[in-house]
Amino acid sequence: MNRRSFHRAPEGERRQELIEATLDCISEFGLKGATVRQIAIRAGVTAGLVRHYFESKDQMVAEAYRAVIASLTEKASQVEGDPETRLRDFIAINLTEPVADSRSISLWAAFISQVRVDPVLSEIHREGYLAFRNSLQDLLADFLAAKGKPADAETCRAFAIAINGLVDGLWVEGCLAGDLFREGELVAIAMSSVEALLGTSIGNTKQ
Amino acid sequence: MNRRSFHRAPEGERRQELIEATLDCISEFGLKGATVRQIAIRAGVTAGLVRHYFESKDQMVAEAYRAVIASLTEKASQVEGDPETRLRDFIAINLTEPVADSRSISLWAAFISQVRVDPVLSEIHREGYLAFRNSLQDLLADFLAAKGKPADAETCRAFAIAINGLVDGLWVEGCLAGDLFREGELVAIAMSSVEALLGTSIGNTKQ
DNA sequence: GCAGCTATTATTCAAGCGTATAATAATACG
DNA sequence: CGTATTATTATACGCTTGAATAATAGCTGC
Repeated sequence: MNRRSFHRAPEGERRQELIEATLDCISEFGLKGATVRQIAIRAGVTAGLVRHYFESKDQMVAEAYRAVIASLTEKASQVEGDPETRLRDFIAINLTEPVADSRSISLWAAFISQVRVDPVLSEIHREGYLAFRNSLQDLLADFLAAKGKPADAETCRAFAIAINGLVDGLWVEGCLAGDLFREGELVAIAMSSVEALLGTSIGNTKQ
Repeated sequence: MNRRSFHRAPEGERRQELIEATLDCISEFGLKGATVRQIAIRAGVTAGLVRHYFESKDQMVAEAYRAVIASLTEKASQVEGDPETRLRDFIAINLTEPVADSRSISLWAAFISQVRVDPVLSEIHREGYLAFRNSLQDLLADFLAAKGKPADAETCRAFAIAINGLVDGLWVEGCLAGDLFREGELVAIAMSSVEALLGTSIGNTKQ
């Protein structure tokens, strides 16, 4: 009776593989289908290894949630260029792949549904949401200032809430039923909606 | 050793109690915490009874999802009065309790996270979403016509997508972190945003 | 090339899961 | 008031779960 041969991976790498496998399983089978054994199979290891890298399954799931938030926010936060370009890119990035796809929203929803249940996840969520909205608010402040429009904190706050809501809402719609929209339709609707909200052109959408 | 005494409930009533208990458990403990035993405790019966009313736990959960969608859509669909009033009420209803609260979004998210996994839930979701957006689109058509604005199908479709996204997004924000907003702030932002989008006043927000 | 360290596998365990079945209490009806 | 019906309880079963433990294979440094 001989054992499987295996590869000894460096710590960071294996941890990341396990987290990625966790997310794969959650998006495919749901939170309750993401068992330690399924996750291990997906990662190509045995179940026991999970506990070698994480104190518990719950801790691993929490770290996986951090990874999800990071992937949802990092792309949008590293926009560059003049304020107008950054605003356009911010909108486009959030409403096209890879941010907008069915896997993303499955993960997002799975964790959101646990926010009320698990205080740890709740805290992770709040941090991520505030960081996201604040970066949008800063972006809007730059944009309005560049356009010579009033950009006091209260105005920016209201615009940030509205535009964040709009983009999030369209993101959800697109993720859940992308086939109900034409190619580029959501981005186009978002662009013209933001223009209407701000009362300003945000430039050509280079279609 | 004598048994518990119990009350024989009429069929419809008990079914509804079980569905309500299912939703309570999902919102409090998440989908994986909503076990047959927990649900039975919440409903004040024993676990075996579930299978007397439903073919399986999965079937009960699916019916519970139908109930969630109904509760999220019915209030908004029965607005009355002139188009302007209906549009205002539609927005306000969706962004105040009982539609906008943390229990609602927990339930919504729990099911959304399963839409990819379970084709039955997927079908229930799509029906509900389309009905919701179509009723908004009809409402907008009436409103624009009353205002003497162009109300062709394509325009209404784009407005319906945008406003549906805006309201949904604000609903999510408010449900998840209501304490980050002032009383009535989300509704006020939604009202003025919709005015900006449509380029029309929608009347006083009676504050 | 061997000794020691540890990442990994293999196995086991108790608890909890959804479900099936049998006993029984509550009601309806003649 | 007695009897049939069935909604409900009680109990048991097989399976899966997250976790603990022991054995071992793969590296690293000497």
